[in-house]
Amino acid sequence: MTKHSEQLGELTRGCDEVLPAGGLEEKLGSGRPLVVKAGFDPTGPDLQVGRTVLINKMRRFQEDGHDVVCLIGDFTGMIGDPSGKNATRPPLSTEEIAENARTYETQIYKILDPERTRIEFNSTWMTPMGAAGLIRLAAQHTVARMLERDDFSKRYAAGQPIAIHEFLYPLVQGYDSVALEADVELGGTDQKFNLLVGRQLQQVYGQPPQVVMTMPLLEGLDGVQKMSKSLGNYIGITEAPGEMFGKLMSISDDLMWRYFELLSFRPVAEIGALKKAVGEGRNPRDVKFELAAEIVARFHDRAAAEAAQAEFIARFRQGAMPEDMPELTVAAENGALGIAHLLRAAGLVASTSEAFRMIRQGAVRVDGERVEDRERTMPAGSRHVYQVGKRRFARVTLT
RNA sequence: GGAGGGGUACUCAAGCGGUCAACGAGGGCAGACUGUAAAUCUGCUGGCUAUGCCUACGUAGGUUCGAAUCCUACCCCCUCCA
Repeated sequence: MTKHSEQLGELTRGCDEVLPAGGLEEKLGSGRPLVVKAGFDPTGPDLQVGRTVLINKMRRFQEDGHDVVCLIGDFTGMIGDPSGKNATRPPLSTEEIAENARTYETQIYKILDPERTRIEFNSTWMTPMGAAGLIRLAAQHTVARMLERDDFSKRYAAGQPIAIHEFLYPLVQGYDSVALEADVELGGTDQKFNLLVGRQLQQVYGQPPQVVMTMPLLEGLDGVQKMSKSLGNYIGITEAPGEMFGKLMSISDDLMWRYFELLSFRPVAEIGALKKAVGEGRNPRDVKFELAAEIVARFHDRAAAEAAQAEFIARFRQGAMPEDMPELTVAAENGALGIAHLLRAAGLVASTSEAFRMIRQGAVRVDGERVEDRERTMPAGSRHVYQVGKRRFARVTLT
């Protein structure tokens, strides 16, 4: 394999589509650094690992010497991307957007080289454009073409409302590519339509159209649905090392390869070798360790990753208590407290009813010993480790 | 504006006067088995001062010994016609 085709292979690794076919190769052939754009919608402050799939791809371009641009859609944030289910999402205030954008930046720099990353806000050109400019922009596209978008056509067919301003979102996003003179735009598969609008607009404005690269949306921990905060199947990039490590270990073996492809920085060939080893009998768990360690090291550091792995082994393979657990003090009533109330006060269960249920199911332990009697009381002055299930722990002192 | 259909627990969805804290499925949680994987099996899945009590089937009233179920008003959603 030549150096060139190897590069192309890594650049398109994991991609869902590259449009037009062969377009990227052609652009790369020019030999100059390409302007690679990806848009970020500053709606929530924290990134989760699924969203870094795109950033990883940007990093790859950066490593090959291209100019990557993170476009923060502060102007479009005021519109709200219509692709979501409810069109009535309240727009964000400028302060919220600015705050979220700052958080984004620090998170993005865990992956990208800060020195060589451009951050742009689309309000920079959209605000001066004014209403007249926006109307001129809107004149470049037709309703029929807008309705080609799957989301719009479905809603239209189903008789659901489509507000006029929702049409502006793809237009503004597309215009961003014009303003940046983008050569390549990266986005999730759900962004395909918007990305293609960019190509059309660039041609209208006399620019060569950008190459569109769509990345799949990463599956969450359940392996079925897309990773998202609202579904609770996510790994936040600001999560503690142990937490992150554990979540990565809990994914299925199949999903692990998907995560390797989209999240790991290891070369394709290396991942292939790991796969082969597992096929020949290597325990997938140990390969998963390597994945988990790499990811934790990325968002924390090597030492944290090693500590997380050591603790993981101690805890789940050797059954040790976790090193860190919440340290709490709970007040007893008359020199003692029923176990159910204690668990609730410690936040290990949501209600006393739940505590009773957990006890009945054998999920409750005190200092590692299973509690059978739900009427058991603990004397004031005692200090024990309470456990509900495998993961919920607290050391509670009763006063 | 007119006609019809519907709002039940995290979600979908039964129930249409008492045995309903509400069938079933999914999800979630717990236990067993494991590699905190998957698959599988079992159980749980409103609250409480806890073998009893309280609160819940869109909202507010009413009928009844008794209502998720019947009646009235209101709110919301959907379909068809204009």
